[in-house]
Amino acid sequence: MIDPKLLRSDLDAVVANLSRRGFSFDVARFEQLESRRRDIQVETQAFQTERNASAKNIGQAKAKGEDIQPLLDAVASLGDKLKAAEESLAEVQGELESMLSGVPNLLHESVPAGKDEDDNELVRTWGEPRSFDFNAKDHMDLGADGSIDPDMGAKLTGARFVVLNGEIARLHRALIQFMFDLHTQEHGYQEVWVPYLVNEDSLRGTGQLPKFAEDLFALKGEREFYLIPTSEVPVTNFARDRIFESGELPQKFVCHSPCFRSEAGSHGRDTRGLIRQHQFEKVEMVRLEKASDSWEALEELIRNAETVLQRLELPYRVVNLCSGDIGFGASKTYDIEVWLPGQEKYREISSCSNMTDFQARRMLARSREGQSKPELIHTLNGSGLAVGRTLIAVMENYQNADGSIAIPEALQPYMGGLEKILQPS
RNA sequence: GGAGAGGUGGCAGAGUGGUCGAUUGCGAUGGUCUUGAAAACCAUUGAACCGUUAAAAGUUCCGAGGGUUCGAAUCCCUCCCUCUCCGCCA
Repeated sequence: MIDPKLLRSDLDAVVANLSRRGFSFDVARFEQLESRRRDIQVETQAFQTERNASAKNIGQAKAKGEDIQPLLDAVASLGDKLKAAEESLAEVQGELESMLSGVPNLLHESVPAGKDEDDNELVRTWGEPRSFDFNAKDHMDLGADGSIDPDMGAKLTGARFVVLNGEIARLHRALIQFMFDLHTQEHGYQEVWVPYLVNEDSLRGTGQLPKFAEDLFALKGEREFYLIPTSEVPVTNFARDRIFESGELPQKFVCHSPCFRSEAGSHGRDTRGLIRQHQFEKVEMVRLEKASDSWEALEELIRNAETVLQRLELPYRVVNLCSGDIGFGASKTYDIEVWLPGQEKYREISSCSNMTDFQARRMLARSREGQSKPELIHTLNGSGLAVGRTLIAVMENYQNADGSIAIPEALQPYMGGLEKILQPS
């Protein structure tokens, strides 16, 4: 949620910023709601003041043994008036709330203008796409021996689910361990393990609800739990309803979890292979930062994610998402796109965002220096990396003409020293 | 699943339906004293909203949501969470 005070004090700037996303803010409706809110709130509080005062008087009169009936008569109608006022206040506040919760975050000035992913700004590239002296296969062909089994996934569950077997399943697991060790031992992140089911409050805190409910898997039954779409949700919500004292920030977490996404609205896209699954693994970095430190933290975060690919010697590029492509809650996002020989394309493998105070405001996550007033913190998150897509990248970039796959040096310790897998028998 | 006990400010822990946003202790911050520190003493010390140049004043919040009442931390209902014992279980 953006700062409602900013909407009152500097509406034009907010509207201009939002229009860069192509979001048109209904100024007339907002101002109408806001002025109604103010009138009703003043009225309600006046009634409350009156109620408090009269209740106090009655109490004192009663204590002295006086006749309180006249006092009771005097406030007879107050209750109904107050109740009506409180109800309409709740109503107008609810309308404002739902209006504001649909407003995306303000963009950082460095976010390039643009309509879609074609307008993203290239920040840097690393490594050279390898040239093959044979026809490079994609990961599905490489795993066609049953290592990657979409039919079994479909049988067990449905479309966009998959079973991994043998050495490929092990490689998948090795990637997770490798990423964890890198981020904890070299980048200073604290390893955490979290629930994969969360409540509504947590999803509200990070912004998936109320607007993006259709992207989530929800549990049936008496409890309203949701499967997490990313461990950003539980980990960032550590900060919900908290005030961090000076010295407690920054906090840097790394977490691995399965991620569950309904992929509503992406029918027909990336139907082949592991690119877009309903269930995938992700190693996620989450940072809780003082507001003044968050932009520097974003640069470090993206470098931390890039290091994974550098160690795996996978070519990639970094792009600065344009105003039309950036996510709802982010103020600025860098994507890392890894080279996939099977598609001869760079494909997203990590997304690192500074959410500024957007999530913190919803969560009431604050920090305090000494005795000063609490201020909202900034939250950041970035994949480090999406494991399934990293698996694809390793398979496709390290493939040999005979269909076997070399293991990147950095991963060999995690593969029991194996240098090659899927060797033809 | 069964039985019981609880959820109050950073922490601990009081609170007969009425001067209770809440006694007290600890902690923290400032001050007195001291060469300095400790101790002692004094003072300050929750958050959100609204509002203001800044204040003040005002409203709300005692797990959450409803209800009763002129008035609710206190009474009633529903839900959530924690703890103890029993049962079952990875």
